[in-house]
Amino acid sequence: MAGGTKRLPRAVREQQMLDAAVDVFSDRGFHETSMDAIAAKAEISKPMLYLYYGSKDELFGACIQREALRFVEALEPAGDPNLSPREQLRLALSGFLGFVGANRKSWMVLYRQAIGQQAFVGQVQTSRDRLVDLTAQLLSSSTKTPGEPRDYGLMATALVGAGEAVADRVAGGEVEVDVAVDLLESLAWRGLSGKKKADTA
Amino acid sequence: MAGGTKRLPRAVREQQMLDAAVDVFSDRGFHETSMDAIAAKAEISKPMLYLYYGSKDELFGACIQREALRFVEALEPAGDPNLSPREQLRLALSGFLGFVGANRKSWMVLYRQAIGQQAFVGQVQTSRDRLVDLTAQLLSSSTKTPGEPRDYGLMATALVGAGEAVADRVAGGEVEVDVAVDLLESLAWRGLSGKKKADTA
Amino acid sequence: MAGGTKRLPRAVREQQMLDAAVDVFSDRGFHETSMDAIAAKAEISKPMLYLYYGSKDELFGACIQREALRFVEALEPAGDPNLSPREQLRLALSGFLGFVGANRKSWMVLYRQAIGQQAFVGQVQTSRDRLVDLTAQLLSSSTKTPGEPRDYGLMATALVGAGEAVADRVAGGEVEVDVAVDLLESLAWRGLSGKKKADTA
Amino acid sequence: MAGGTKRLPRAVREQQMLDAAVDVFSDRGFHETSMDAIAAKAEISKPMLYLYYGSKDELFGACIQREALRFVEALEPAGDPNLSPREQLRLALSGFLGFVGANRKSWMVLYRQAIGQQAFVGQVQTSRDRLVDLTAQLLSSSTKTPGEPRDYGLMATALVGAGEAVADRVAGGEVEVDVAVDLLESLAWRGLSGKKKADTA
DNA sequence: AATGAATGAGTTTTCATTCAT
DNA sequence: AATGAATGAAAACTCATTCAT
Repeated sequence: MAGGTKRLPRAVREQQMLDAAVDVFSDRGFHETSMDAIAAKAEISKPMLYLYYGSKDELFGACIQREALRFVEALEPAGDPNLSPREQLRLALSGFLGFVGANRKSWMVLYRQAIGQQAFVGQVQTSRDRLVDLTAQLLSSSTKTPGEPRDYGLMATALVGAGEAVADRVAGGEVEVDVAVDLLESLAWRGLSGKKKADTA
Repeated sequence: MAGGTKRLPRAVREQQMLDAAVDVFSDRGFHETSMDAIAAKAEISKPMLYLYYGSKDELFGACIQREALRFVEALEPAGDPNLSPREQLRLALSGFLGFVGANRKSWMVLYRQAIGQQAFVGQVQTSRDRLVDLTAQLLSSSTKTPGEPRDYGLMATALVGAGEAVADRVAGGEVEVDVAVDLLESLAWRGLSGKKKADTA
Repeated sequence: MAGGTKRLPRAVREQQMLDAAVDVFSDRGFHETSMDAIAAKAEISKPMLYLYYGSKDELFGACIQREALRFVEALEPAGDPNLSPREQLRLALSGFLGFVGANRKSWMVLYRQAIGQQAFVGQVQTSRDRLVDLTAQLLSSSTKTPGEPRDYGLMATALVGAGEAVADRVAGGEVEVDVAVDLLESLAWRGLSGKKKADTA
Repeated sequence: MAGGTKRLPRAVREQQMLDAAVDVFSDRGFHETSMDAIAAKAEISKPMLYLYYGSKDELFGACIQREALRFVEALEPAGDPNLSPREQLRLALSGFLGFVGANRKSWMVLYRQAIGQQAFVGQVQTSRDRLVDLTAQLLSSSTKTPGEPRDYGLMATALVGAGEAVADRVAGGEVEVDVAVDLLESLAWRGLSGKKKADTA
């Protein structure tokens, strides 16, 4: 009736399903979401979900994968080697937070849901690690004294954690992307002592 | 007969149940945990659980509450007004991370599980906000130039987020508490520029 | 309402469930039988079935086990070592066929259903083998010239097969138990040449 | 493109499908077999199956029919009226058991699967009855004293049952066709008393 | 002639939750 | 105070079957 029973090519249906899944998963959480609910949202039948994704777990996994990829894409501009570390960081921050601001559901699926599902911790960690590694590289290239990578790793973890916490506020609509970018940049370069600069701004 | 139907005072039973619940919840996750499993772990019957806690949700809520309280208690020493902000921060960090290191299950229930259960996000946010507020106060008292509280709020959020990310590594056994405390302290006071100093130490 | 929600001791419920299960399985076949149907027949809820028997397969297995045991019990009188082989055979035949005549459902579950369910072939074979072994022993003790047991084994298989085919007619109500016993006894001792005797009778 | 959408004449396709169906049915059993599996095995699409056979039940029915027919064909040589009853029986036995030995899947579909599917019991009984009738005729023509056909009927049932049980061992690869033929022939003509003779041979 | 796409209907199984004792 | 017995409700998953092309 509404929208209808059209025969869509595989690729299209796949996205349609993932869209619906991300939507419902982010709203209700992994376990509170039934396959029925996702099917209804996608306006298809449940067997289609199983035909395309095999199981609820695999479907959720596919959601994580796709959303994580989108995140990575949002960070790509920051990878330009012609930029200064400072510029790279700024691009990365605004890419990341901008994406979160524009795709709250993606964020919630990844950060709030996936993290708590034992079965997917690995997958999430992998994505997160990529982020941490990128940050660590950035840090490493911005400092004259190289230092061992391990130090940078933990520091990067901390920065990413800070970013995630702020992102959560951004996703909640409590904070503007710009403000958040400024703050994190400042924190990164100067720590609390940098506060004054922020005041000035 | 075998194993025993001890009549325990209410308070003891309550703790016994919460211990079991936290244990199983942290191991398997909220939804994967059945009331049966908790009852079995606590070595009592299921009706007892219901008698004391009414429902699975309420039981989980009680877990969150108790664990959050323990976190706050771990931070109390940092509240001594005779200490310098710097000392306060250090005490807070080592209190927090030390507790996480010693109580990984508590951490996992709160951070990994509760965060993902829509029904409990509020409760978690409340605890987290308390932490952020404490941090914000600390920041505020440590800076001559006061600045508006909002700025401190977001900065505190970021720091707490950094702390959580690092705490997660501590809980995973990948990082030593001491190292983590040093790193966060350094990040807080000097940002990345402080790195060199940390290396020297 | 009808029959009611009484609290029955475990052992009683177990039999009640098996009775219902054998009944429905024999009527509709293993796969056509839903756990719902069995629960309804037993006038209990489905979860009880699972609580007691774990799964549909295990429940079916328990049916087979119980019914096979009943068969063996029906054959016990034939085991009396004071009897002549001839008397033993006659007792065994009338025990077996008499039981089939009186318990058609047992027979159908074992012979018609279990045999076709890949997962239970083993269990059925085991029971059947016991029957074949008993028969082989009987044969062996009734012949002066011993001969190798293997020969008896196959012959016993054949006789049991003949017995099963006749039993199926008995279960179908097409043949009287007495007639069937006479025929098989005659076949066993004299083969077709013995026909004359039967004619005389 | 790859693999090919050959346009095959109807008759060929039909056999191709039945081959696949018998194969899978005998392997997995009627209910465990999905139309998908059969289509895959036959390397055609599911709609083709439905075009040719209408439904799973009809397809299974067609399998039974074809396999039963093949059994009957294997028995045809025994029908030669110039042969003595003894020779006829021997030919029938070796035809039957030989076929089972060479076509285990046919046997399993008919004996193990069809028998247990309520919906097909009738069809199986019909085939089996034909076999029993043939046997009864044979018996009748081999005895001087005619006797009522009923007696022969039950005796024939018993013999066929014995044959089936032995056939099952043959299908299982546990017994050689020749040995089985000898044993059944001996049983038929002499019953257990004939054993000695068999030993001598 | 042949099939990829799609689904209605049903099944097994699992829980949180509650009586009756 | 404590529990064995019992269930309503729902969720994941499968399959025979049919269109639209």
